[in-house]
Amino acid sequence: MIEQEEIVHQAECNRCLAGVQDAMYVLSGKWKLLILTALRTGPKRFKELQRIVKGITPKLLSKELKELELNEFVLRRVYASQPVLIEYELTNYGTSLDGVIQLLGEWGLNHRARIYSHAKEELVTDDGIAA
Amino acid sequence: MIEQEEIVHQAECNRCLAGVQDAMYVLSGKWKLLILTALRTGPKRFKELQRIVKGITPKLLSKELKELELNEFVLRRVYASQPVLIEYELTNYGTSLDGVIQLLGEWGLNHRARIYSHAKEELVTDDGIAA
DNA sequence: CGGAATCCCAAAAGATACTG
DNA sequence: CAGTATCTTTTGGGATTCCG
Repeated sequence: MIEQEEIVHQAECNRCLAGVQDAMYVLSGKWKLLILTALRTGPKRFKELQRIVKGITPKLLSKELKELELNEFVLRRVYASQPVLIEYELTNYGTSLDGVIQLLGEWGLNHRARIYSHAKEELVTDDGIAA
Repeated sequence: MIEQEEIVHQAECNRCLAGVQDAMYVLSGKWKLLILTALRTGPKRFKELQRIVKGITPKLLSKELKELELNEFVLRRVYASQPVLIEYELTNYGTSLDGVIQLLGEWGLNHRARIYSHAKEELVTDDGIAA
């Protein structure tokens, strides 16, 4: 590789580093991406989200939803029925994360599969017993 | 959309949710992705990484690198020179995250641009609430 | 139902200093 | 250079209770 190319490559990766940093700033914590993922199938109510995103407490869910609202990823919609119905849905901008989520999800599934196959190998080679 | 399609869509999104969860499990914390991003330009030494990934303390960098090693994303290579030279590099498997990192980085840059332009707008048109 | 308020703990992360 | 060690602070997050 000639030096010019190397320099360009470095510069582009610096941009990428900054970009990753920016992205992680708004997506920090272990819940936000999961909530956004859950909302990809359509609007959801508070309790629904709590069920889908297993393990999250109402306090955290509330907090995360507020932050997602502030960043304009999520819209909180209030219907004046009795009793009041509240739904959270992805904004248009929120869907701009679709590609990232999709790709990350696929990578995660592959990773899990890889872990499993490694675990099996160890089971076999260690004591000759397979599951 | 007919119901069959809807069911399929739901199922696929559940898989995606699980995938995202798996991915976040190994990429948790705010440093791992940055370190991996930094290593995309080639092997780096400890101090180099500390300089590139701004703000990380040696303690954290050390800890994160160990975890990345355990997950086989990163290889720690020791050269028996004087003094000993140590370099960290992406494994083959580590590069499997390239797509994700690239996409996330691009999204982050766009997001930052969006934030900036919004800030400007507010400065200019300091009127009511936006939709 | 859709949260808010409070209390509390453990883990994460920062600062600083030190070592081979 | 390549980390450890130690200490302190901050944050994340669980449990529980309560409110409209």
